[in-house]
Amino acid sequence: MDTHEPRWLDAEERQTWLSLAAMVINLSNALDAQLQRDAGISHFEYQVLATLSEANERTMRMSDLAAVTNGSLSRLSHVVKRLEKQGWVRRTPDPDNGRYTLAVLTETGWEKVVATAPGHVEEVRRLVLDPLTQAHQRTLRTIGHRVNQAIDPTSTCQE
Amino acid sequence: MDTHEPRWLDAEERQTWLSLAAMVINLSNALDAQLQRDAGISHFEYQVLATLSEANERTMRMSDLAAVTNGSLSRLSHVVKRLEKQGWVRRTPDPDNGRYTLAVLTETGWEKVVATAPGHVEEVRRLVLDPLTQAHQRTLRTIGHRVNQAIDPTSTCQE
DNA sequence: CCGATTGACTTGAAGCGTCAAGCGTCGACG
DNA sequence: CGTCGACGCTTGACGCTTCAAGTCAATCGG
Repeated sequence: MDTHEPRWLDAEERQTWLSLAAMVINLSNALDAQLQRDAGISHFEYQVLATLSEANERTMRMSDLAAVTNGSLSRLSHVVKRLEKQGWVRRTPDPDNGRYTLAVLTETGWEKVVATAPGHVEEVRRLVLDPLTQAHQRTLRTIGHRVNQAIDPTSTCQE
Repeated sequence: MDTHEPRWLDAEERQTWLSLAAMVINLSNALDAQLQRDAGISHFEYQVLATLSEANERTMRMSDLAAVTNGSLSRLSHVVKRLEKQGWVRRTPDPDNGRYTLAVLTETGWEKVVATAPGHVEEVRRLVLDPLTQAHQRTLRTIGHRVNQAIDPTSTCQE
């Protein structure tokens, strides 16, 4: 598409990029592995359950849930179907507006989150927070903010 | 498993984690999308082709290639089969040791990399390097190094 | 030498995510 | 009111990754 001569990466930029790329891959794998091993669920399934557990009435619209968990609506629909089969989530049409579907965390689902969260938090702490100084963490927030803005300027500044 | 009371995340730690988690997801998606759109290949396929293009004789053992690209041998095997079908890679047993398989980038594969790399580098630059200061980049290398070490202490320090 | 073992890789089936198409509901407009 | 479009969600087919089992080559032990 772009016929301009590309600005190639110098050694340091290259190193920055390799370091980040490896971290992205390794982190995904490590967190998925921990959750799969200790709770038998994927990282995305955990995000869905955890997000619901913190929501008002432990209830959210499917579309809002998809937005918060960074997933497509279709993916969420499949995942919630599985979670429903496990008895962790229940689906019901929104009484206020029949187009919406509400996902509700069941009592069993709540217990699953309570049982799973500590181990997951501990792993996040061990892999990400503990190895970094306060200053690193502050910079990392800035970096995350800037990169996320570059990827999607319309996204909330929380991300 | 661990019955100790977990150390929950405070607001800043939480923010650090959310920021990183979102960046991880968004970056994967954005880079996959760019490569799919402009070159019709996945990020992993690109990594394989790019890694081969820089290797001695444009040739590597499957197992080394899998290690460098952070993928399982099985995954690599499937992917290389697809790349072979496209004519970008050729497989041949290692003449020195029949247990190894060598993956060789063909001339057509080289041309594919040459055509694809500039756009990809430009996207990495746009999403990651340009939004960050030199100091951010330096800190990001450190962060990547420390996190990768925490995940896998045996990995090379390059990652 | 020859059988057993290990290591490198491949294969096929099963599971998950994506894409495109479809369904049902709501709101607007005539 | 009736219909039409838009929206929220679901579904099924397809492609990719993974997992477990299998193949083949090299090496080790007797």
